[in-house]
Order: sequence, then structure tokens, then C-alpha cells
Amino acid sequence: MKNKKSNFSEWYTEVIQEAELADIRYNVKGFLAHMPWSVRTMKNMYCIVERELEKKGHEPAWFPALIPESYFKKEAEHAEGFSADVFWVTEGGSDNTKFSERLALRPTSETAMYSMFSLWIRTWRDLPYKIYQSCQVWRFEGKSTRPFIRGREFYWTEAHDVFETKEEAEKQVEEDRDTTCNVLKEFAIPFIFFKRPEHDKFKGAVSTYAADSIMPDGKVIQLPSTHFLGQNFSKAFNIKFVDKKGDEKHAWQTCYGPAVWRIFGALVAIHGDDKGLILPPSIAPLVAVIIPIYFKGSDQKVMEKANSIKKLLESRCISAKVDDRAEHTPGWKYNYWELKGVPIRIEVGPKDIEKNQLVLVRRDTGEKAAIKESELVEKITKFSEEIQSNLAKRAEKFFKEHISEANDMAQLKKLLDEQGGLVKVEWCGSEECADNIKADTVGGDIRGTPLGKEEKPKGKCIRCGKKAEQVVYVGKAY
RNA sequence: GGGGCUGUGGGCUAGUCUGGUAUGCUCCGGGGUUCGGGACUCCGUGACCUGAGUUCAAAUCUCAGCAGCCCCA
Repeated sequence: MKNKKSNFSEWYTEVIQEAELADIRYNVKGFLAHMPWSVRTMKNMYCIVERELEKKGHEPAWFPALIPESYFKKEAEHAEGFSADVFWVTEGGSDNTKFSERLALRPTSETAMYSMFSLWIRTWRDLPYKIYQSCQVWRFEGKSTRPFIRGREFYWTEAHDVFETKEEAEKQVEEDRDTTCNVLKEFAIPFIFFKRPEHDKFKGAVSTYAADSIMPDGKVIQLPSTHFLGQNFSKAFNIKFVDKKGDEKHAWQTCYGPAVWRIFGALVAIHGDDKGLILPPSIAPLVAVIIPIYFKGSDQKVMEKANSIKKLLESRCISAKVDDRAEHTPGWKYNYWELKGVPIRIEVGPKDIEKNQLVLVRRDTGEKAAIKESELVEKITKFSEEIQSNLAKRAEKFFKEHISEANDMAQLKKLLDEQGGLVKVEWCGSEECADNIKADTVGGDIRGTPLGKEEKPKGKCIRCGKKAEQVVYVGKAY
């Protein structure tokens, strides 16, 4: 395995292939064949995301993948913003009948859902209306694609909420931040939740907020984003309700898009090491893998013990598997499961059976412990918690080490070049300065101001020297 | 968006400059010995990205396409 620190790009590509997460040989740009190990992990991640959304009053729904061009174009800014990103379906059937109207392969589902919302939402009693769907979306990305980071097809969840008042919709943004916080915590991924600057909003939104984390190469990665849509779409799609006084009003809307596919990419990158993946126990398809060690004559005893351990763990809802493949040696299996990122390995051999003990090995630290068989469940639970918190701690440490502060352009450029991450600066708020900062630093974007933790600027804009209006963070993003 | 590099059995790779017989490792299938940190050995199957061109002859040269990787914007 390549070295993650010195050669992140190649390490990442290698781990995707070696850990059998995805196969890039499908030969359509930006599309992947997803393999069981990553899908199992992402399904667990989806569970956490969906549970959190449902806890907060969202109902599941499924909408079509095809959107008629006329729907797609209803909100002008949205249509304009996404126009370069759409795959169009134009014909079908054996005689290639052209459709009367082009159909967009959804790049996001606002325009699919809101055409229905206008029929479904009639009165204040229908509100708030909160639904979500987990689905694939397609975007004709021009930038270079990377597995789980930027694809022309990706897997996400999108929540769409409709309210009576502006205040309720604005409050939803905070709820979405809370959801992001709870979800990313389960994945042990640190982040800052930013309010994006005006020039970097979701097309069609009034304001955009997004969680940014930092990858091992110092690049910033956008994770869930949430958008206050105001009445832009409700006006375009005629989503109206009759309020308690009998007046007809346009609704207020938000949408929220946590992309499990991309979060998985960040998780692989952030937690992995030179042996491969390290999965947080909260989402690992297996928390423990049992490696039986046997020689001729004692096979049966060892296998019986291994299987009884598996049964015991499963009875306590701890996912476990016995790797009983006869064709591989124990050493080979150690490496195999380390590559896959299973948090805990349990070794059972004849010597252990004699001593009534088991050997546990932690994936994150490599630490080995001989434990009494009677303490197994207790120790596994303890190790899981420790691994979970250790991964979070490690990630947090790296994240904090990559947040810095600059007072002038030279310093900003130096920090971005040398360590990347997020650099705090003061900014006048003009798009011109943002563009200049990006040009001067070769790619440094203004990611925004942390929501709920806005700081008062004390000095001048780092670029133009005029009075600063905001304290913002700059980073080079994926 | 721009530039560079690459495409050879399932995976990795030699061969490409200088056109002619495709190398090795690994995986896979079978046999035997092994098994507490990627075992050993014997046998076997299996490949030149696609299309066009040049040529007696193309993995090799030319052009186009597709895909991937890297760097820059």
C-alpha cells in the first residue's frame, strides 16, 4: 500500500481497489461499479442519516429520475445554474422515437418534487411538509472525477421541506445543521458548518450553508449542504396554501442534501492508514472478525470455539464473522481484514483454548490484548467505544492542525500551499476580492462564515485593504 | 477549462525508441506439504483498449475515439 501522507492521491485510488470498495473499470466516465463492502458500509450510513431525518419529522418518498425540461426550467436561476450539468434523455424504443420534450436525468430533485408539491399542498394544515428521498443523481461533471468524491453519478439523500413562514424555514437550516452534526459525529468526521458567500450559493437559493471537512492532502471537501430557498421555487412552481385567515400565500422552502457517497469517500480518506481502511464501529459491516488458528488435530475444537463466539456476539447485536477459509493462513487473514478496516480482530488458537482466553487486536492502534473468555462481550463493547472515540479524536486533531489564520496575502498563500486546510481571514465581502484571492492563491475559495459563530472583523480586507465586513475561511476545495 | 502521461492474460508488469517468436510476478483451477503476521512446491487455463491508416508483416509507427492517472486553472 502506498503512503497516505506523502502520496494521498495514489493511496486513495489504491485503497478503493484493494479494499474492494468499487471497480473503476466500468468504462463510462464518472460511473462506478460498487462492491459489497462499500455498499454494506454505505447502507449503514444511510440508516443513520434516514433515522435522523425521520426523527425530525421527515417522511420518505420516491420521485422519478426523469424530469421534463419544462419543469426543469421553471425556476430560471436554478435551470441556468444546472444547465451545463444535465444528462438529457431524448429518445426511446426500437425505432428511436424522439420525445416531444427532452427529459433531464435528475441532477437534483427540486423541480421533480415541487411540481407535485403544488398539487399536494393546499392549506396551512398540510404544513410543515417534510419529505426526503435517498437516490442516485447524475451530473455531467466537467471536472475530473474521482471515486466517491466527484462522480457523474452519485448516491445521496435529499430532504425537501415546506413551511408557512420565513421564520420556520430559517429555523430548518439550524435543524439541518444539528442533523449534520449528529450524523457526522457517528462517522467521526470533523467539520465546520459555513454560511456560503453570496457568489457561491446553490442555484435558485436565497442562502446556502454547508459543512466542510479537510482531506489528508489539505484540500477542503464539502459534505452536507442545506439551502434556504425563500419563495423562489414556491413562486415558480405555484406552491400555495390557504392560511388560517383564509388568505392564499406562497410557501417558504428549504432543501438539504447529505451525500452518503461523498461522505464515505471522506471517511475512507480521513480514517484510513497505510494498511488500508479503518471503519468506525458505528458503521462497519463487521465490528469483529474471528480468525481461527488451527493445526492438524485441533481444528475441531478451535472451530467450535470460534463459532460459539460468533453466536454469542450476534446474540448481543455485535456483528461478527468467522473467517474459516482453509486456503489462507492466519497471517494472510490479518492483512486482509486490516485492509478492509474491520475494527476488532479476535484470534482463537489452541493455546488460547487451553488458557480460557482470547486475543483481541484493535485496528486503529494495532494494540493486542489477551482477555478472559468470560469478558469478551464487555471488552468488545469497550474497545468499540474506544476505537470510535479515538478515530474522532485523531480526525479532530488533524482538522484543528489544519485551521490557521492569515493577516496578509503572502501568508495566506504560504499557508494554503504548505498545509492547505482552512485559513481564517478578514474580507470586504466583494466578489471581486473573492475572485482575486482565488487567482492569487491558485484556487483558494472563500468557504464562508461559520453559522452561529460569526466573528466581528476588526481590520481590513486581506485583499483590497478596505474595511473588512466578515471573518471568513479560505480553502482549496475538491 | 488547459496540459502531460498511460492503456499488454482477472490484477501488476517486461517488450514499444530500433516493426517479425509476448517476459516475469500475482490471481484463478487441480495435486501435495503447510498454518500464532501476507507459506512452499508441482501441473494447468488465460492478454496486446476500440476503429482506421502505413506495411510483406503492427503490442510496437500514424490518426481518431473511448477510458484511466497526474499536474495546472
